[in-house]
Amino acid sequence: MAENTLRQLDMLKLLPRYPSKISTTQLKEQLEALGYIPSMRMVQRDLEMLESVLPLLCDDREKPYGWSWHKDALGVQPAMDPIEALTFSLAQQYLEPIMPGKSFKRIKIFFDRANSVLKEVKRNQISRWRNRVRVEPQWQRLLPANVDQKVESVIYDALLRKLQLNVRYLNRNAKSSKARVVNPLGLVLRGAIHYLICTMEEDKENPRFLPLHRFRSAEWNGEKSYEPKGFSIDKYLEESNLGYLYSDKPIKLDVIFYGSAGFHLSETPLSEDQKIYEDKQRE
Amino acid sequence: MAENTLRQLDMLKLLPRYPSKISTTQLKEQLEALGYIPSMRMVQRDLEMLESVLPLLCDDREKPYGWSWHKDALGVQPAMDPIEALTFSLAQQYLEPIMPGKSFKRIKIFFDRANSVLKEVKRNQISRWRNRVRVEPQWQRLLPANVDQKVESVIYDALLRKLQLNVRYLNRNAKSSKARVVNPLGLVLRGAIHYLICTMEEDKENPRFLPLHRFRSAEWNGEKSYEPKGFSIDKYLEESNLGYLYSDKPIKLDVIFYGSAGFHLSETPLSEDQKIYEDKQRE
DNA sequence: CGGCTATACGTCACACAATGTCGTATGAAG
DNA sequence: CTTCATACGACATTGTGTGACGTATAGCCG
Repeated sequence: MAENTLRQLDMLKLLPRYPSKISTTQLKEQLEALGYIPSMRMVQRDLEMLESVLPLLCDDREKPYGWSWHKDALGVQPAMDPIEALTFSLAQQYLEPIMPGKSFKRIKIFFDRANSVLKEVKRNQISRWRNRVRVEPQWQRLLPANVDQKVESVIYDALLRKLQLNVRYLNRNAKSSKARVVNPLGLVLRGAIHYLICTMEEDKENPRFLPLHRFRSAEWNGEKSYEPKGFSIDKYLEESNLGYLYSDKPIKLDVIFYGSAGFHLSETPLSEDQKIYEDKQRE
Repeated sequence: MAENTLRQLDMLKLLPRYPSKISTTQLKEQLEALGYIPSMRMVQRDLEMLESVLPLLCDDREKPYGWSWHKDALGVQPAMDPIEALTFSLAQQYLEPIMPGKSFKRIKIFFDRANSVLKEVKRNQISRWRNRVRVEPQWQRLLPANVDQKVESVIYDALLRKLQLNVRYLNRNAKSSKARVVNPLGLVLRGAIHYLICTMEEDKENPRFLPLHRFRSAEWNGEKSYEPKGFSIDKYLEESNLGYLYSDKPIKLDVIFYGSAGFHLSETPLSEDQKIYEDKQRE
């Protein structure tokens, strides 16, 4: 019973968000895969109907029309209670300063919803709460390094498609950039700096990490990227000092603090098995 | 036309996620506020029908039944394309290590969805991409301080409801905790440590910040919390050294680095107007 | 350009499903 | 115990979702 409602709900789940789109034909196929047997006409009718009540877009410039949700539509979601909204708002405060801006924009819509819920509950305890809790950055923030947009997108693309690149790279302390041939292997995002893991063509087996912002140019040279046998980005991170914080291997560390310089470690330990004792000898 | 579908969509938007619930009667009222004129019977029928096809819960232990979405239901969302899923997965990698675990759990479901999308696109370029990008913690992570669960929830509650508290607080370096009467004013989350901003009853006008984990006990003493006139948490953060990283006021900072110790600042500056020059005299 | 195919869309008739109404059952409240 | 509120079964009625068909339009190919 109520086949129509059910079918329409499933259609909504199949529609992508804006820059993407799905044609009526594809939609029909997908629905058939879900066990429906909708006529072409029915799919069209459903879409029209849903469009009239939900933020859907129809690209009717070419014939199999392309349907999608509006770019910042969230679909039909459970009502967000203030506590939940608060949690989201908190998450946003944590995330925004550390995530690359471009990426953050894509998920910002989810936080926007939380904020609009919070706005509505004016005169409520919750809004007081929000006004009393702050997320404080724990460390000084550095401004993101200046990465050439085009270089960045070429490198991302090369990583995705396993392409070899001709680049110009500026060595630290060097005055001018040098031409290089590199095989991209991976990308590590560490705070304000993003590193490309790659090998140089003249030293194919030894990956290194290079900050993206030191690349002056990058373009595909037509070759496929070479990858050392058995390369794993996690293994590399463990081995290189780039990943000393990342490794799963335990590090044995002895430190001597004078006075109470290390006091905070008694409250927020470095590890579960940390031990602290007084060093009488040295006092 | 299609009043039923439209109404049911709106009902779905009105239903909260699990721990919360909404009664059929409330639901009817809310729908009326939206311009529908549903009979009681109709509301019940719609809910039954939706329950049969969506993860809804019905609490029928007492008479106005309480309806809700299943605790980790996400409603009806636009299909997530792999790029979007990737962005979410990235956000998760950023967020998880720094956000309080309890809060993070609440929003984890959104990331779970992204991850399941990524899993499905096996054998695809996207999964390769995911396997090639890592978020690396920029600084050593400290374990969260051990905060008494009960103390924490009492303090949160007191903040929300403006209550004065009797607490036992352990001073730094002290052997045993002392009884205090505090007026909670705000909460600041800084990395692994969470601070309560409050005034002591014996010094009502001077707020201080105390790490939550040093509270041994806390309970409401029946009084309302006192708040200094014109208190603002942001102003306090600016003035106290708790918030030196938070203030909007510019800080003038001169630093001398030896060798290339400060080299990274040339690539990721502290501020937009940072200037670097060689100090010939000292070399 | 003409014919072919795929898709969109208007219309209409029919059947079934959504709805209003009523009666009864059940639990909560007073 | 009574009263009220809510849940739920049943049934008649109407409305609307659906299939079928025809037409219009755009893209594609020879």
